[in-house]
This record gives sequence, C-alpha cells and structure tokens, in this order.
Amino acid sequence: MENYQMFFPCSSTGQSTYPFSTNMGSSNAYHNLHGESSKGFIGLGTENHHVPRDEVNKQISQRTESFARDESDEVKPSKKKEKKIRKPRYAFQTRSQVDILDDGYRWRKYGQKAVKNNKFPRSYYRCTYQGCNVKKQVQRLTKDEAIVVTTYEGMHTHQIEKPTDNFEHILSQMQIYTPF
DNA sequence: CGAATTTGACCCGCGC
DNA sequence: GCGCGGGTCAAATTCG
Repeated sequence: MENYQMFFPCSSTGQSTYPFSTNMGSSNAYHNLHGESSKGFIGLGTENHHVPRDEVNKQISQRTESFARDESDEVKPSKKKEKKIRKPRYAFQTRSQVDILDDGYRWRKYGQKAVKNNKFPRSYYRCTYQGCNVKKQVQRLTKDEAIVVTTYEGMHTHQIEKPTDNFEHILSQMQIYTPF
C-alpha cells in the first residue's frame, strides 16, 4: 500500500518487467512468462515446478461446520469423493519489487503463512466482490527474491471495479485466454 | 464508523 | 496415530 507508487516505475526505477505497467512494458512481462513456463497462464497452474517439494497441488479443503458461509458454497462436504474437485489454478511468475500486483480487482487479505522452503511468507487474498469467490496467493521465491509468483484460483463473475484504462483492456484479454 | 489488514489459532490431508 | 505443512477463520487492530 505504501509502495503503491512503485508500481509505476516509469520514472524512477528505470525499466522493469512489471506485468501491467505501461503499454510497452507489459509485453516484456508477458514474454517473460511465456519463456519461463512455456505456456504462460494458458496452461494449468499445477506446473509449479519451480518450487521444490511443492504441495500446492493439494485440493482445496472445505470447511464443514460453516453455518452461515456466504450464499452458496460450491462444494458440499461429507460426500463427493468420486472425483477431486480441485479447481484449476493459474500461476504467474513476474519479476516485481512489490508483492501486490494490482490487476484491477479489489482484494482482501485473509491470511499469511510462512512457506517451508521459503523465507518469505505467502499471502492469501480473496476478491471482495459479493458472490465472487476468486482467490489468489502471492509468494516470493527465496531463490530469487525478485520473482513473485501469483497464483489465481477461480474466475471472476463480475467486471473490474477499477477502470484503470489500460489495465482493463489487458484484463479482458486475460479472461478470454482462460480455458473456462 | 465502516472496511481492510494483521495475526494467532484452528482445521485438514498426508506422510511417517 | 501423530506430527508437519499448508490453508482459512475470526477477533483485534489499523486505516481511510
């Protein structure tokens, strides 16, 4: 939050491969993604081969005793064991100095945990739109602390709240790319 | 004053 | 069965 301005390094920090910064800069970031994981976010997010002994592929556990959870929890507990309900997750790998990549949506942080082989904590965010259960987690690599891995989970069911001109355009394209 | 963040506790799946 | 590691909740606190 306090470093919000650093998100636009056009003037001070010189060029950086920020994901959504400027028109020209954005292409750099996309190429970076494309080169790293060879499919970008188009492929399934479960190819986090970067992290050793990653157990991030585990399915999402559901709470049982949540009485007044929000209107509709998608999966009901105590049944449904034939197939794993693991939602697809999309991992981005960006080179950024800040963890909070503002993609135009409004996120509320709901947790932070330390990862075993990482000295940086992982932050959990959730979309604050009513009825939108999209989650994301942001993690920084110990190996290269300039790399920030952002993992999205789910799809937004609404429009972007923040019409930051160029961002909206990029985001709309991202939605088209996702295999939903 | 309401919304967002912080932070420790709790829960759950899995490996030993 | 227990411990570990990761994910989420929720009360307290801070921020706008």
